[in-house]
Amino acid sequence: MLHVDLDQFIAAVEVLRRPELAGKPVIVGGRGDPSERAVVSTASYEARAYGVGSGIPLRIAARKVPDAVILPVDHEAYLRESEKVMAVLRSQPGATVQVLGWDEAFVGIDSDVPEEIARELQDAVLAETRLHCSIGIGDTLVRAKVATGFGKPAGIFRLTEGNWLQVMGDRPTIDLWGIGAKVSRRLASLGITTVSGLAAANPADLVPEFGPKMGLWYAQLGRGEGSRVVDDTPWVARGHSRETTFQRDLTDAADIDEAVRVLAGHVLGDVAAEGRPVIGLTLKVRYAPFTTTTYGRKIPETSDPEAVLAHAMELAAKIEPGRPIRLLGLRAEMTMPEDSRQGHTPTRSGW
DNA sequence: TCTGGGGTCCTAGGACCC
DNA sequence: TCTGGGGTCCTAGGACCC
Repeated sequence: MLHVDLDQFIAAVEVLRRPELAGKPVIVGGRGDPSERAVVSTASYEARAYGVGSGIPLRIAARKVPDAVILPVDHEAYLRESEKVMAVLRSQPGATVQVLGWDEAFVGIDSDVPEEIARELQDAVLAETRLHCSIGIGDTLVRAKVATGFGKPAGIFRLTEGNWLQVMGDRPTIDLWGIGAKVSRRLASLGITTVSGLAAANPADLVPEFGPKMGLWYAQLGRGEGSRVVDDTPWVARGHSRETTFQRDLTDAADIDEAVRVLAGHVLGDVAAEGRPVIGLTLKVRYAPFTTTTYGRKIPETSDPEAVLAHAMELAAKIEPGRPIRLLGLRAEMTMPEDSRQGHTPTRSGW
């Protein structure tokens, strides 16, 4: 199977509609104002050369790259381009496409010459959208996904059972898809620092630390094993959430109340568009500077906005008075359609 | 003034039931 | 009386991904 990943996707889309930005350090984030609380969504390769990447505060990014062009995030534009790319992938004969996000997808195609197929895909995407992509080829989803990183930019790389350890064995566990900073540290505390170390680990030794599912999964991940099936089951959202970081921390009770009301309005709009009833609510509160707490509860199934709002306000009543608040988020969980399979998710698609 | 926004899933622990 | 064992449901918290 193949894993297709667009190169510097968001920055590339911006350059497409403003050709004069080609070759310049472009940073996209927030509302494009580096004086605001926001982070970088994507930086062009020129900006990355200064050490700017996704997730770093926009303010810091602007300081590192004084002559950067800083642009606001434009979701609609990226979604439109993304749909064009996915359409190209789906148009390939015999292709099964599992979308992982705006800028990446697994493509299942049977072929004895996958590199040729990959090259054709790259050409087709480029011809239709003027966007470059990198492609990983693998015998499992995990290996294909990890392989893409070695193909960037605009290249192709293959990882299989045969070369997995040779290529990945000496790398740190955090390079694996699904292992982040926290888990890699916990693995290190067990004496496991490299992919080959994880591959050799006895799954039973990981279970006490990570639990029955994650323990077994991490051991598998170390060997690059996992699903070999590209699943194109349409994705059905389990819930919708909205959150806001306030430019100035909120302390006034009336302001906080109003902010929850506004969030609820947005979430209700998203939920109404789905037409499925709400069955749970979670209110996320970041007390300044970075202590995050959640208050949640199941609610009786309802499609009545007033009822949902009333439950949201009940949760809001749990907010500790007087503590400055930096972020509020509200998530609504919906009923799932009867016939929907447990779909694959970006994070867990290797399961 | 350093820290977005939208998602999913797993785990632990308490409540409750038989 | 000094405390079973299995199961489910719920909430809070954690981790990861794009």
